[in-house]
Amino acid sequence: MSLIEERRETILKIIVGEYISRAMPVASRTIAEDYALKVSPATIRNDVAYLESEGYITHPHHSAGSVPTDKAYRCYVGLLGDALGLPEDEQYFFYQLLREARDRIEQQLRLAVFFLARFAHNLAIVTSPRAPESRFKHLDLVSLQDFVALLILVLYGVGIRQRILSFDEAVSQDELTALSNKFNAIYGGMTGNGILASEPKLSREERIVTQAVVDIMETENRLEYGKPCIEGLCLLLNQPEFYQSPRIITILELLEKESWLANVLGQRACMGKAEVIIGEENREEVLQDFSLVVSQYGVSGKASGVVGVLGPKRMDYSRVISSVNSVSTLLSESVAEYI
Amino acid sequence: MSLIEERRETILKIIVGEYISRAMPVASRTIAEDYALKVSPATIRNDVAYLESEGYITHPHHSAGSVPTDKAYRCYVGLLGDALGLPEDEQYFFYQLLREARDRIEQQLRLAVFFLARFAHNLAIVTSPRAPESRFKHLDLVSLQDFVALLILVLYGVGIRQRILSFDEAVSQDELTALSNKFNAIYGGMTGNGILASEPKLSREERIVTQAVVDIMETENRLEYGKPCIEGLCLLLNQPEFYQSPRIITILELLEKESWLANVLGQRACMGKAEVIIGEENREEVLQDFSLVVSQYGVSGKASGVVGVLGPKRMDYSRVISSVNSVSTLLSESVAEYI
DNA sequence: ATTAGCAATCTCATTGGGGAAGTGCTAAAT
DNA sequence: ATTTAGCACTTCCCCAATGAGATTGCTAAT
Repeated sequence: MSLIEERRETILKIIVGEYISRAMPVASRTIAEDYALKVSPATIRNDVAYLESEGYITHPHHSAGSVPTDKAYRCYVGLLGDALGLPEDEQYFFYQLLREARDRIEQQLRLAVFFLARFAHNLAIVTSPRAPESRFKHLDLVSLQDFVALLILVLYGVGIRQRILSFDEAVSQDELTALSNKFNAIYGGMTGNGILASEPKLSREERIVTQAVVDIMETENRLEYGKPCIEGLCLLLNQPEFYQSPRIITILELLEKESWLANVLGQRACMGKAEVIIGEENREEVLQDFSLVVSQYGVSGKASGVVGVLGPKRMDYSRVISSVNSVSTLLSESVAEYI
Repeated sequence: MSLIEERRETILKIIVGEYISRAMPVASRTIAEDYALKVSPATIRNDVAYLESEGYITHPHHSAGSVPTDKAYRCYVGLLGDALGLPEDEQYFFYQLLREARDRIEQQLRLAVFFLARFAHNLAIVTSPRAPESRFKHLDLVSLQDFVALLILVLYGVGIRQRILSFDEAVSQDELTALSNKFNAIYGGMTGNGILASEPKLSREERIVTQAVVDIMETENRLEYGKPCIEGLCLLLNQPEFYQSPRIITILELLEKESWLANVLGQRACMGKAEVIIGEENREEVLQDFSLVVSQYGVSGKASGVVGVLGPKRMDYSRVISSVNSVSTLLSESVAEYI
C-alpha cells in the first residue's frame, strides 16, 4: 500500500471514528488539526474527494463536512480486526452477576439483556434458548378442577410449556399422576412426529393429553426463535439521530410485530461470533438506517438463542461487538451447564 | 340546576369532547356554530370566563381557545355515567378469540393486551394473575444432568415457576420422582412459612429442594404484581401531543423500571370496576400529563391481575373505560374456569 | 503532490411583517 | 339581568429577508 493510499485509509478511519463519537459531519480542518497527519486541510480535501468518488463518503449538502456511507462503515468494521474487549472490571462484574443468577434461567436472560444494553449503549435483544427440533423430555399433570388439569411439558434444550386441559369426565390427581408416569416412560426423547407415529392405543383422556403435547411441540417447531427480551429502547431513543425523529415510531412498530426477529435476521446469526449488519444490508426496510450486531449462543444442535444489539449505523462497533461476544460466551457457558 | 348552570355544564362537556377529538383549543365560535346552543359566541365567552374562574378551563395563551384542566376531565368522566360499551360486534369477536385461546394462559394475556391496545387506541397493560399469598400446589423434579435437576413449582392461583438445582452427588430421575411424590404429599396447600415451620427431618437433597421452593414462594410474595404485558406503545406515540416530544422518553424510562407498576398504582385498582386516574392525580411525576384507566380482574382472594390503559389526558374516556371493563370481565371469567 | 487563497454554497439563527385566530371588554339591546 | 355586537388587543404562525458562520471545490502557485 502506497503512502497515499495509507493516508486515505487513515483519513477514512478518522472520519468514521469522529462521526461515530460526535454525530456531526467531519470537516477537513478538524481532521488536520486534531490528528497529526502533517498535511494541510486542502490535501485532506483532495483525499476526501477521492474517497467520495469511490463511494465511501457523502456530504449532507454542498458545504458540509464528510459523512461516512454504509461502505465506509463496512470497511471500518473490517479494519477493526479482533478488537479490544470490554474493560476487565466491567466484564468480571457482569460475569459474577450472571453466575449468581444461574439457577434462574429467566432472570439470567433479563440480566444479560439489561447489561448488554448498558454496555453497548443501545437496544439489546436476547432470545431464550431453544432446540432446533422439539423433543419430549418430561411431562407433568396437575389437577386444577374436577374436569380441568394443567399440563406442564418439558422439552429438551430447556423449554418448559404449559397448557390447560379440559376432560369430559372427572379425573383425579392420582389418575393424572398415573398418566404422567406412563407418558414419561414411553414418549421420552421422541419428536412430535415420533409420538404421532408410535400411535399406541389410547383412552379418551390419554388422547387429549397426547394431542396437547404434540400440538405444543409442533407450535414450538414453527417458531424460529424463542421469545425475545428487549432492553434499552430509551438508550436508542436518546441517540441524537433519533431524538424527536418520526423514525423511532417505525422501529416500535417493527418490534411489536410477532415474528420480526426471524424477518430481520434471516439466516445470518452464527454461533459464537458476532456478525455485523450495516444499514442497507438489512433486509427489513425500516432498519436501513440502523446497524445490527448479532451472535448465536448456546450449544450447537442442542439449544441456542440469539443475542444482539440494534443501534444507529453510527454506533461504537468495537464496543458493541465485544459486548455481544462477551454476553454470548457467558450465556453459552450457562446453557452448557444445564442442558 | 338553573338554565344558566345547565348551559355551562353543556359547554364544558362540549369543550372536553371537542378537545378530546381534535387535540386543539376550542374556540367560542366553534361551539356556537357546531352545536345548536342558540346563543352567540359572546355569551359562550362569558360562560367560559366563569368556568375558567372555577378552574375548569385554561388557555395556552391569551388569544387561544379553551383547553380543559384536570378538573374538567374529572368532571367529564363523572358525567359519563355508565356509558355505552364497545360495539357489539367488536366485543363478540374479541370474546370468541379469547375463548379459542383459553387453554393457553400466556397466549390469552397477549391477545387481551393486543386487542385492548387497539380498542382503546392507546398503550395497554395486562399483568398475569397471581394469588395474594403463595401456596404450594405441586412440584416436579426433572433430571437434566447427573448433579443437576430442574425444579418446576406450581403455586395456587395459576403460577408456575422453574429453577435449576445443583446437588452435591448424582441423583437419578427415579430418586427425583420419589422426592416429588413425597413433597407433593406433605407440602400441599402450605405457605412458605408453613413449610419452614413444619420442618420435617430432611436429607441433604431434600433440603436443597425445600430451600428452593421456599425461596421461590418468598420472592413471589414480595412482588406486588405479576409480569406486565405491554402493547401499543406506538399507538401512544402517534398521539399528536407526543409526536416528536421528548416526554415519550420519560415514559419509556418509566416502563423499563422493574416495579413501576406498583409505584404507579399504589392501592387503587379495584376488582371489576375501571378506575380513572387523571393527570396530576398520578403519584408518578412523569405521568402527570397522562391518564390511566385500571381495573383488577380475576377471582378475589384467589388470583388476580390488573388490566389498564395509559394515554394522554385527552383520551376517549368512554371508549377506554368500556374497553377496560370488557377485557377485565372476560379475563375474570377465564381465570375462574381454571383456578 | 501539496498548499494557500478565495469564491461559492449551504445551513442556521434572527428579525420583522402580514395575516389569521380568538379572546376580553365595553356599550348597547333585549 | 342577560345577551349581544363590535372592536381593540394579544398571540401565534408562516414567510421572506438577512447576515453570520462553516466548509467545500477550484485554481493557481509552490
